[in-house]
Amino acid sequence: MSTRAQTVVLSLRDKILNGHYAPGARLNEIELSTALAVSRTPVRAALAILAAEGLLDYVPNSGYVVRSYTANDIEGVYAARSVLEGLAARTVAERGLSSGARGLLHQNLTETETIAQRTEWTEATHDTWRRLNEQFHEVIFADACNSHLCELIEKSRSIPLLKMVKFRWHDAQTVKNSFTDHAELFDAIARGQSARAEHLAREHVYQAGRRLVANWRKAGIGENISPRQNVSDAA
Amino acid sequence: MSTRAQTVVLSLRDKILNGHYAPGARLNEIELSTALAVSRTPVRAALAILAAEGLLDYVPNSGYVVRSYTANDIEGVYAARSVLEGLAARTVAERGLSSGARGLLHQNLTETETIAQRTEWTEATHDTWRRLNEQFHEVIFADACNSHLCELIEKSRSIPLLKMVKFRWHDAQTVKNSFTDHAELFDAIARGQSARAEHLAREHVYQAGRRLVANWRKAGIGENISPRQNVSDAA
DNA sequence: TAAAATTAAATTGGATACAATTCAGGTGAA
DNA sequence: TTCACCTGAATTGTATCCAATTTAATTTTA
Repeated sequence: MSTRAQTVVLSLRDKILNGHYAPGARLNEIELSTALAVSRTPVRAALAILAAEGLLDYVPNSGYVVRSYTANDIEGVYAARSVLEGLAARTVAERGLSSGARGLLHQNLTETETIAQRTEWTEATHDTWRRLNEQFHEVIFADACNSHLCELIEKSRSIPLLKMVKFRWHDAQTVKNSFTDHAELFDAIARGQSARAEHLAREHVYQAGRRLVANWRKAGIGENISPRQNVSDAA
Repeated sequence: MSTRAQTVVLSLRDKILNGHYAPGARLNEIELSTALAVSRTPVRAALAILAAEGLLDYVPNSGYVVRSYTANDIEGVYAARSVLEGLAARTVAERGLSSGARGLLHQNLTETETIAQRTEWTEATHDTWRRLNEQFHEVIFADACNSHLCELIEKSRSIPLLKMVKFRWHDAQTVKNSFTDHAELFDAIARGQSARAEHLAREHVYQAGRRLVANWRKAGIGENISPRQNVSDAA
C-alpha cells in the first residue's frame, strides 16, 4: 500500500463493512490515530473518503458516524441492484461471453453444484458458498465491460453489515434454488438470450434481496441507534 | 457553508462539471490554495473527496487529474442511467405519485410545451429548457423515495462536461419529441401503468444518451489528453 | 549523438501546533 | 425542581513545518 491514508481507508472500510464498527458508532480521530499508530492527518483523509463513498455520515464540527441502513433502505438497495445486474447480464448476453469468463463461470457452477448437494453445513462450507456466489456475480458484471456500471454495482454491494448477515438463514433448499438460478442465467447468457438473461438476473437478485430484507427486519438491524455511541462501545 | 473544505469541494466540483478544468487537467494543491485563498489542508481534503466521488483520478505521490470519459464510457453511463430511471418511474407508478410531485410535473409540462412551440431559440430559452428537463427527471426519481437509487442516479449525472454540451445540437424537433416523451411518461405514471412507465423512461433516457454519445464522439471529447497538462492551461 | 546516471527543483505525504467549535457538567436564579 | 447560563474539557478544523517521493534538467559516459 502506497500511502498511509490508503492503508487506513482499507482498514476502516473493511471494519465498517464487517461490522467491527456498528452502525451509528462514532469514529474518533484521536482514538483511531493512536490505534492505527499514525497521526490524525491520514485518519482524517480516510474518514473524508469513506464519507464520500457513503459508508459514513459526516456532520461538520461534530464528526463521523457509521451510516446505518433500515430494512426499507436495504429494500431500495436491492431494487436498484437488481436492475443493474439485469443490465449487466443483458449486456454480456448481447456482446457475447468472453472465453475467460465462460471458463470461470463453468468452473464456478461445477463447484457450486457440489456444495449444493451437501447435507452437512459447517461454517467453512458456508464461507465457500458465499465466495462462489459473489464470484459468479462479479464475473458477469465485470464481463459487461462497463466501468460505470461496475462502480454502481460495487457501491450497491458496499453497505455496512450487508456481507455480515449470518447465513444460517440460508437453508439447503435456498442454496439449491440459487444454484438453479445461476445455471439458468449462465445458459441464457451463453445462448445470447439477452431478454431472458436480464429477466433471470433481475429476479434472482430481487429474490435474494427479499430474503435479506426479511432477515434484516427480523434482526432489527439499523434501528434504535443510541446517540453519540462511541467506537469503544461498538465491539 | 460550514467548513472551508466543503466550500472548496463545492467550488471545485462545480468547476469540474462545467468544464472550467478540462478532463486530464492536473490540479496542483498550491495553485488551488493560493487561488482559493486557503491553506493546502482544506484543498487536499476536497481533492480526496472529489476523487472518492469519481470526478478525479488519483495517483499516489503524483496528484489528481480531472477524470476523462470516452464516448464509450458515456454510452455505459447512459445504459446504467436508463435502467435506473426506468426503475424510478416504475416505482413511482406503483407507489402512486405524491400530490406535490404531481403538481410540479404538471406545471413543468405546461412550461415545457410552451417552450417546445417556440421558433426562436436564444441561449436563454435553451437554459430554460435545460432546467425544465432536469427538473422533470429529478421530481420523478425523488418521488421514488429510494435514497440509494437517488445517489446512483446523481452519480450517473455527475460526469465532467456532461451538463456542458452545447445544445445547438438539440434542434426544435428533438425538443418536441422530448416533450411528447415526458407527457407520455407522466400519463403512464399517473395511471399507475408501472410496466409502461418503466419502458418509456428507459427508452427516453436511452435515446437522449444515444444523441449525446454521437455528439460526444463528433466533438472528440475525452480523447487526445496531453500528459501532465496543468490547471493553468485548462481554461 | 544518444543513453544512462546524477542532481536539484517541485510537489505531495505526514506530523504537529494552534484556533474554533461543540459538548458536558456545573452553577445560579426563578 | 427546573431552566438558563456559564465555564472548561474534548474534539474537530486549519495552517505550517518537515520528510519523502517524483519529476525534470543537467551532466557524464559510451
